[in-house]
Amino acid sequence: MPELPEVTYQKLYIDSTSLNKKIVEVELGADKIFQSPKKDFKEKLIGNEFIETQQIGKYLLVQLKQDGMLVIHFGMTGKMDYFNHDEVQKHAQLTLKFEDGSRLSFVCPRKFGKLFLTDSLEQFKKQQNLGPHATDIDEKAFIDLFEKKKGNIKSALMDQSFIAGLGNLYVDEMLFQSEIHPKSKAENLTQKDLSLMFKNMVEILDTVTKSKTEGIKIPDSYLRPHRSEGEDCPNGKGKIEMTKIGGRSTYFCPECQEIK
DNA sequence: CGTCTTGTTAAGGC
DNA sequence: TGCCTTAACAAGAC
Repeated sequence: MPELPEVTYQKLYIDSTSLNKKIVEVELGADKIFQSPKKDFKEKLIGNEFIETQQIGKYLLVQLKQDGMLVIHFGMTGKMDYFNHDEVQKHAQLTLKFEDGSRLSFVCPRKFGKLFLTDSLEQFKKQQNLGPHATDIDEKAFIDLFEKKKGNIKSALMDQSFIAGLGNLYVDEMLFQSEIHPKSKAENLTQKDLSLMFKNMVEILDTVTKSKTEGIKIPDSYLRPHRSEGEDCPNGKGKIEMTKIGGRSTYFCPECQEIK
């Protein structure tokens, strides 16, 4: 559940199930998940409550009533599970039992997720060297980011210290909709290219978030439903190709997307 | 069997 | 030095 829209969905999920409930039990999973000593998590969480949630990039920060924050990073396969029965999911890495008997698990089969304790959003942002949250900046701020950026555009957009929240799927989507080849050099993009990328980014993140939260289908004009080698490009011009950039599978249409 | 996957990071090449 | 690539982590889908 990893890129910005999916984390937003998890944020709303916690907001609608788990705020303002006293935590009475804490169960912890695999050591590698925990970025502070496990006993600190137990001590901090027990008797505490979730007050509100905040998001920066792919990180979800949960404000605790009695001081400090719990930070969740979902890795590739992490998600929250709120339930009222007795079967805790197999790969639960953190399970909280609330006073009313309900429970909340952080489930993470591949164990790429992480849990942190921190004092404030600002401190955490600095500590993790995170760029601005993708949907918090305006067009000018987005364009300004590129002033000193070099290298291929896909890697730039994936760089969380450059801009936080974009990942493999929606970077491919942004570049597809902007008709920019993923191997284009960041320094070769014009103001017009950057402006178009920004508008598409905002539109895509909004649409995908709504698809998660309101069940709206992702438009067929998006790359997303055709993101597979040899598929017809939704623009009807070419066939989707795959290449590797930064070790990640990168899908694009060679007819639509121009190398700059 | 093998290959693929929404993320991040270390290590090494050029 | 900066940019880029691979491999590693680990589980499950196909």
